[in-house]
Amino acid sequence: MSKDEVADALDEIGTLLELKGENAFRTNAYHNAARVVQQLPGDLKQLVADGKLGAVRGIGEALSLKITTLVTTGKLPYLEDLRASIPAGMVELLRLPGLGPKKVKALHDLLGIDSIEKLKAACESGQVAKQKGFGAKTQDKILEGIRFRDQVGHRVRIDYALPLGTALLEQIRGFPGVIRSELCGSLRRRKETVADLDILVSSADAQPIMDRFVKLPEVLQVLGQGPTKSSVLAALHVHGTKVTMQADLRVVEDDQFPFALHYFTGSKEHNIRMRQRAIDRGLTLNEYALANDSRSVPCKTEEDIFAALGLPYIEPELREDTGEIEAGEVKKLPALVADRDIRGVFHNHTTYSDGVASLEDMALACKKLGWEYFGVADHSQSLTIARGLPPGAVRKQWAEIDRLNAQLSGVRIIKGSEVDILEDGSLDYSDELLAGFDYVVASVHSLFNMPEADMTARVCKALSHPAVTMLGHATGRLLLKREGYKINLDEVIKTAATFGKMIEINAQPSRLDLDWKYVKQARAMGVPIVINPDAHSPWELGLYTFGVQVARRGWLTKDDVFNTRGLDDVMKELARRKGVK
DNA sequence: GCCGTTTTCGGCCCGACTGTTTTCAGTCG
Repeated sequence: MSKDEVADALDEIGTLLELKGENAFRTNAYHNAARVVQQLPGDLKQLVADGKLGAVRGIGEALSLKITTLVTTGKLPYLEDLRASIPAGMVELLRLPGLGPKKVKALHDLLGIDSIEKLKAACESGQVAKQKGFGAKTQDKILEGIRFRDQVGHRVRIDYALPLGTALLEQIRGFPGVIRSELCGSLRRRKETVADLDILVSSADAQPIMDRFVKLPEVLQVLGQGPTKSSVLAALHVHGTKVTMQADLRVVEDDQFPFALHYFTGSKEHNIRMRQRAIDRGLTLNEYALANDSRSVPCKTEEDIFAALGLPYIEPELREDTGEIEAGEVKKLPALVADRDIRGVFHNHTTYSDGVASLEDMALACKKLGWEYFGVADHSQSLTIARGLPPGAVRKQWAEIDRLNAQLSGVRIIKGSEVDILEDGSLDYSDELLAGFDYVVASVHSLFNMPEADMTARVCKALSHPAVTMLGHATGRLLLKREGYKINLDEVIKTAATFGKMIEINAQPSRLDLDWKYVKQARAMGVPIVINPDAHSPWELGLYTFGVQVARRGWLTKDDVFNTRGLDDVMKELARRKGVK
């Protein structure tokens, strides 16, 4: 069982125990352990085999036993018994806004409700409003929630969430009385998907700002409105898709702004650690202040808060409690790579395969972005659905590249290919043809359903090929749509390190693959990362910024990213690699 | 269920808002 699968199982135990009315600290221990397991570096099986699980913070004796059973047998009788004792529909009820474990349990105990259908019927007949602790408003809210359930509570990709958040923020910035304002939450931490929007404003007078906020044209529905906090459902059309999200606005006094900014940026886990740090220093940190009964530490910015707690500034992307506090203590935080560091890209397509723009137009678009090189990597021959290039077309493309490079100034086209990794791990072109490219991106585009061990062997074999420069989209995942194929990434990263290969961060917001957690692992093993937009049009070249965000979440510095190097350096390195096994 | 310079018990982050209450429990982030 993989880390993610074990984490899912532990999360499920936590949720099921909540529905049984278990102590919240006990259920939280399961949810916490799920997170810990998911972010554990290295191979979980190995850790279990070495008996080192119990040494991990957050995993004690009982959880260690359960995880060991999960990893070694692939199942857990304790979880199966729990599942059998709780109707599956109850878990689904938890997703309705306003319904938590206590209310769902009460509905089940009092009215026998164990599905959305039964709950809907009970609300419509007025039964729910008659129960103790429930009322007419709760009943209406539940019905509303059932009506909206397909739109609300789902995560949204960052490329959709960001335009909606920005549209709201820009309007709020125009309200009279707004002093400072920012998008917080996971959006500020640049997570690949976002559940809701957190907007923070400082002002001396909150009420008029609230009144204006709930009347913005994007607002579909007001979910709640208090003196300092309002929640709405807001919608915007982004690239032809209607994006609907919950947006929460908080208004604080301006001297509270840095504390609130830090607090609402999260993550929750990072905040808990920071609060603990404050407690250790005899202070309390909350969204309004860093203080105790006798004194208050004034902070004008987030930097001041970190400094007051003995830490350098920690970038929002790092605030996940995955070691940033420890690294900060010893001044070992990375200077994160930024958009401006990128000087070219390697994985892109043109009209030769499934792109929509010519070689020249793509190269000129790169030049416009201030880049020195455009690496073209059209699909290889087997991928007929994407008009993969037969060898003759490859040679024709090379001739055109040579011609263009002679004409163009300020940007250089580099000859590459996105070569399919075939079923047996061999590559989709002959070694002779492969030798003619400056670099090769190797990617899987077929047979996604192979068993994990076979897929891992397939990709690792491809990585051992001397012509391969980098691995493309490592798991093939499509965020919120399709899980990646089953593959042991620990093994893949290790193999990349062994053969001196690079791994791509595919910057398409639908992929963002390699996932940031593994980016961090690749960095630790010295595997260079390449940020590639996988652009099929000039416009898509701009998507590289989402890849930079993943790189930042993965702790990468400029030096860890290959395409921060200049053209001469890149060409020299590619030539060197071609001669190296 | 985890954890320990209060180490085998008793804490575990904490505030805003809502709805149902008449002083507070539940939910959410």
